[in-house]
Amino acid sequence: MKPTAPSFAPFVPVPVPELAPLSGSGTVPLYRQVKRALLKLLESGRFGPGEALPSESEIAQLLQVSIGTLRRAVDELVHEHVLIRRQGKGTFVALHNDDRFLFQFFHVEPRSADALDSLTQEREYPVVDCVAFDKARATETQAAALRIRLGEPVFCISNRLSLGGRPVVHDAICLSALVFKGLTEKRFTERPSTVYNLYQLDHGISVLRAQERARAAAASRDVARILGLSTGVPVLEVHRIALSFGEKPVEYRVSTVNTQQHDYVSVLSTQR
Amino acid sequence: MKPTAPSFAPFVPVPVPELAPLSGSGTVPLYRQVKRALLKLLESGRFGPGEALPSESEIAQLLQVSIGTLRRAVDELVHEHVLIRRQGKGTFVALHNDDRFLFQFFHVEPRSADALDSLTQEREYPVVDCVAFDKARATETQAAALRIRLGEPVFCISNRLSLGGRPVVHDAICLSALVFKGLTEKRFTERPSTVYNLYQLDHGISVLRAQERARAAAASRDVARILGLSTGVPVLEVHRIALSFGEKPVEYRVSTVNTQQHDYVSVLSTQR
DNA sequence: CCCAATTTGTTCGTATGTATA
DNA sequence: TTATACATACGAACAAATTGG
Repeated sequence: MKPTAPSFAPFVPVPVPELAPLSGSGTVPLYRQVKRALLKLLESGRFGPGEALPSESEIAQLLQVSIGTLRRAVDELVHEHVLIRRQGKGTFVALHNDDRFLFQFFHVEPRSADALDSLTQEREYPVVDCVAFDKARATETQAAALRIRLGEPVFCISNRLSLGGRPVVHDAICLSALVFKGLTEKRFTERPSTVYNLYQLDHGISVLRAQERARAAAASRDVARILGLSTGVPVLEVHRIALSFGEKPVEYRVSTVNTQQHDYVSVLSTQR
Repeated sequence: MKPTAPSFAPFVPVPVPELAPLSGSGTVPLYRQVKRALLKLLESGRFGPGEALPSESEIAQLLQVSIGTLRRAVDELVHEHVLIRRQGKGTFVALHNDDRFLFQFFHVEPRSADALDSLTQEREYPVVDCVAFDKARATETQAAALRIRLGEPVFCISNRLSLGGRPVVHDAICLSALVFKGLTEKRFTERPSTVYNLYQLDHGISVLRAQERARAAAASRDVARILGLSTGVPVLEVHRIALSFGEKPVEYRVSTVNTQQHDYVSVLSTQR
């Protein structure tokens, strides 16, 4: 049931004080100002992942812009998967619980005969085993990646990912314990979907993009054991920093991939 | 000087028979049909890279759609960097001669202290030396990647890329000699800009996206020598297939990266 | 099953601003 | 200055999906 306005105030159906008429500079287009206002609203947490925003006509009225201008701003946010529109229902803060979003950040797949078929092929889900879940203090590298202070409390999680029944990837995940307050091993391992979906549901944190740096390395003793490899074998090492609203780093992850039978796949495009 | 219509035919300023009123199915939105019509027009080569399209109002009239609908279609193509709009001038087939496009497909940069600064940092241009330029017959792998027949003539080009005066990447590039008819070593090595710009200018081929598969490997003897490494050192091997209009593969490239001092960097996003 | 209200999706058109030649 | 072309902003009308009665 959608909350309806009381009869004595028929024109203020959903009070959203954050959405006040814009007082923009004039040089930047109105629809950009609207977009920034919406982003600020989302960054504030006033509407969490999965929640519905007021209707387009309502927001347009609150911001004192035309419906077309509002739609243009929302269009861009929908394109960036920050918002999701559903015809007949409304506009929602995007929930990244889709297959598409799993594979947005999981790029390992079997080496294939046809080099181009990853563009069309159905992909396999990795099976995840949690090898370790510890609370620790941030190292220099971790602190720099997460932009926190040296020694701040962090969760360090070690996962083994298998494809076709064989271990292929080792993930070392590092999270600020201050940001992910209340996270437990039980909750982490028993999550219903991906970790990024868990971040959204339990902590209201949306991962919007990530930076990755890949390099070849010789397998360390520890990782080699977890992946069933000999120490020193060439492996692919991927360092990822995941970013949320306002470019805030929220996760630092080092993935080590056994690329003897698998590849790390990405699709580049001239977009963006 | 823009060609103007003769006085006896004032309403047909630029004859473009490819742009006829649409006879779409009805279930797919009009602006998508317009987009496909424009893509087909570009795929046909009727307008080459850098050329101006008829004005928006003209195209809208030819296709019998409103200017707003046409703009929506063009918006998407501009987003995908297929077209470029310049206010006051016109709409042009995108020319990928920008820095941005170089780095769209060149992802190697020095390992940095601050893990996040590749998002803001200025990047260094690689210095390219052509090690070899040969005409050969397509191997099984090359033929599969380029979707041509085994043994068809191909150009095989070997490049060494240096950053900070030291060789870091080896590129083995394979092109169909039938598609890149008339390509010469001289023209290839003396190109004014990137190879993808050369493909556009000399052959009218726009690379719109690419698929890459990365893996760790032990450096081969040949590549190790070119990069100044010891044989067997772990290196990053990136297999790229570059695609043009209609998903046509036009280039197959194997890059080998010395990742001792450098990383292969990419930015993922929830977009697309 | 149908109807009505709500919400987004598509298409059209107009007016005005800004950059270019 | 003028004409052309794209950029922005507004709004109307109708279609399609959803929900609840």
